[in-house]
Amino acid sequence: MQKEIPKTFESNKREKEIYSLWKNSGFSNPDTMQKYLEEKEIEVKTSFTITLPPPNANGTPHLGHMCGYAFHDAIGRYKRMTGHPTLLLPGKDHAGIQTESVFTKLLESRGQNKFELGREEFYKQCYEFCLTNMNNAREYEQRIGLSADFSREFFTLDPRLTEIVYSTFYKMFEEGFVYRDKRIINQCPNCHTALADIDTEHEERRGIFAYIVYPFVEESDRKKAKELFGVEGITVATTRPETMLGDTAVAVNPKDKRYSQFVGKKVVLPIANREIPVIAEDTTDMELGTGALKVTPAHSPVDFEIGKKHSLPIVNVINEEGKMMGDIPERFVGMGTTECSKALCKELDDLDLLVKIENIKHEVVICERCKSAIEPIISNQWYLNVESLAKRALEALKRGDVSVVPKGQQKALEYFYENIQPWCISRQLWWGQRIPVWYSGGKKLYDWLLENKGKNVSDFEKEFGTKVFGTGKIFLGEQPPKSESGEVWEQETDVFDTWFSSGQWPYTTLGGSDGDDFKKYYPTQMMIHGRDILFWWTARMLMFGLYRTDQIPYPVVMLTGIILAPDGSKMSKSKGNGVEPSEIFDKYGADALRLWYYIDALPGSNSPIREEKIKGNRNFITKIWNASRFILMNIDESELEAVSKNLKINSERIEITKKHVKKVSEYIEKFQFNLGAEEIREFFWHQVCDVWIEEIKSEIKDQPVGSEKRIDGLAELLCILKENLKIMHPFIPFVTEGVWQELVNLGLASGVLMVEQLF
RNA sequence: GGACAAUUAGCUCAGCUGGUUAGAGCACUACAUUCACAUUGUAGGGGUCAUUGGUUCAAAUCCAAUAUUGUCCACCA
Repeated sequence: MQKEIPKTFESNKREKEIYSLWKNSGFSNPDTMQKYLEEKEIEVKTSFTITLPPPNANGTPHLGHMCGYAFHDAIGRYKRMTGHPTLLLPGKDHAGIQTESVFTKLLESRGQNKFELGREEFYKQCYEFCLTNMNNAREYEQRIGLSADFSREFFTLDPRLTEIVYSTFYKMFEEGFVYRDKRIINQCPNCHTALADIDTEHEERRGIFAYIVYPFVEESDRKKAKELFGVEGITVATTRPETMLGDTAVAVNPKDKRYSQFVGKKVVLPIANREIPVIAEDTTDMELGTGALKVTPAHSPVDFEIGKKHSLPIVNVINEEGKMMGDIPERFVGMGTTECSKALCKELDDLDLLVKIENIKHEVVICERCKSAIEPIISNQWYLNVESLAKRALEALKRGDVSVVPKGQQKALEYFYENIQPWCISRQLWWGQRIPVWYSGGKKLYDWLLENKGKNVSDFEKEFGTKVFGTGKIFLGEQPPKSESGEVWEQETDVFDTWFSSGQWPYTTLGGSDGDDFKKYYPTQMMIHGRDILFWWTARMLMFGLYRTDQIPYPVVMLTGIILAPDGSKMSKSKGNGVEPSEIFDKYGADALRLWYYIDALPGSNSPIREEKIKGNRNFITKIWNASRFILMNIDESELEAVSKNLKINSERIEITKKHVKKVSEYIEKFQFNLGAEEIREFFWHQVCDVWIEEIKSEIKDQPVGSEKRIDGLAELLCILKENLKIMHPFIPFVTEGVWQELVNLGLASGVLMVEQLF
């Protein structure tokens, strides 16, 4: 009997020690790993790289984040154990709008607001806020056992990374992919920024459907209308009465017999008292409402298109904050949209122009982050024309250069590429990478000149009655160019959409195409992330990767399952049904949680977290520990040397073990982690423990200490144990390394299990 | 409105390119055991593999339709 070994694997205590052991070994660094292989004269295979998905730096990691890492780590460890210098490159994401929103709320709770702080101070404080979260996140990553190379960790706002992001922007501008444009955008009145289409959601909400009469200008038309419709005008139906102040036409379907005689006639826009035409537009739905559509090009994407087609004027009546403004009666200026809607309905009713109001449910576009209703407004923004980039990515997908697991999601991605629209990449935020552009004479001038082709600076001065100091040109760079003779350069205030930088993650973190790491470790080998960000992230990474490096950044993207609350609903902070990762770690240990992920959180599945199952896995961890303990305790001190020298590897049991290792390896190679995890569990528990240990136990029971039979039996067991520890290690690294180190203490093994090579 | 996926034991799911009595974990039942095992072992119960057709010597597995559920996409005022 050797020294006492605890009866269970004390995960809380041991996991930290073991992680430090790995950290100190340096083998998470692929360069160190390579040296090790060379020294040991093990064939060095191709490098294996994954740039890990960076968690948002604005909060605490949850079980879903952990899940992806469990998979990354398993494959990474397996690769390391099969001769590949392996780089798991970690990072953290500044998560633009989301972090700005979280931090702004935090400021508000302290009775501050961002404008008081000013841009620079806000940025500084937000950075500090993120630092805390990042340290926290890193702790969790290490707790799940992630064998990442933290010496290479990146933050998406790291200047080294930003430099590459900027160079992409410059290149795209020169090549005409990036441009400024004035069009209708999704404005979030709460976040005070423009959003890309993809950053919005649809939700059914209750609303009103108001029927409003727009009287005809001509007396004769009024008469005809009175006869036909019972009112002296054309009745339109709308869910947003407040936008009527910006109406510039009424559209009817040319096939609609009710209205055909009125096409080309004019109606008076009530309250605003403007005359607007009735136009024929074949996209107008005759069945909906009254079949007559009020057209507000400035505040509805559909109407914007109609307006373009019919060259209608654009009248802005709602500003960036969702307040009424512009060329409207004074009493409405500054009102919120709902307030204005009510006020208008009241006035219309008094004028007898409000036919009725129906209460309806309809789809509303909302902000993905704060769930506020989106305000479509006309605005100047930076756009990225992604059409040709998407085409290239789509071709790569179709050729099979890159594939998505599960397969069904690949089709969704293809569809996304096929229907892609220009991407609005500017955000009116402070938290992010400031778009590196300078405007000579001001941004307003630049936009005005773009809009008014053929006009020049003096036309602008005449129009606005101001003097301009500049040429209306722009300059791309982080610092303004030298001013000549009083020229004033105005810096762009907008920042990039967060996905513009995270979309470049795989090569920016490797130092860009000139980086040493890039040359060694790009393209990467795979990507694993949640289904929810497929279009935001992988879609962009493929496009950027092909654009900047002419290579796909990784050939496989695997989407993890979604972890649900115990009752099967989505975990959410607001519902308070989330499960804290630390709770699970404390109770059952990282290995038990990992096993559960491999088996239950498969691509395409939705798994409610089940403590009983994690507990079952914990029992398996205990089983491994005790089986090992039993073997070790059976080796008498006087037998240690003999056993360690007598590792015979020719027995039926060893042959079966070899086959087992091969089988599990194949599962891992095919990303069938569930089958792999089940296999190691089944084999170790029911083959090694229940059968072999029992057999050998009785074989050596009556043998004297030091006898050949004992030594042979124990040596065989030890050999089986070691090979099993190795193949189990990618899945459950802590307990296997823990046992390994016990072996090391007794002189029965050496080094760290993490870099032991599989059969 | 469109796309995609799922539908297998009480629960969560495996079951790859079709082949004898359909599997795992957890839960459940009985017995054994404190032998390394904050337990474990042995044995067991439980499924007409959503429905209906079709292909086939043979289908949970392939095809079609139907139903239900879920996810995503979508400008219907």
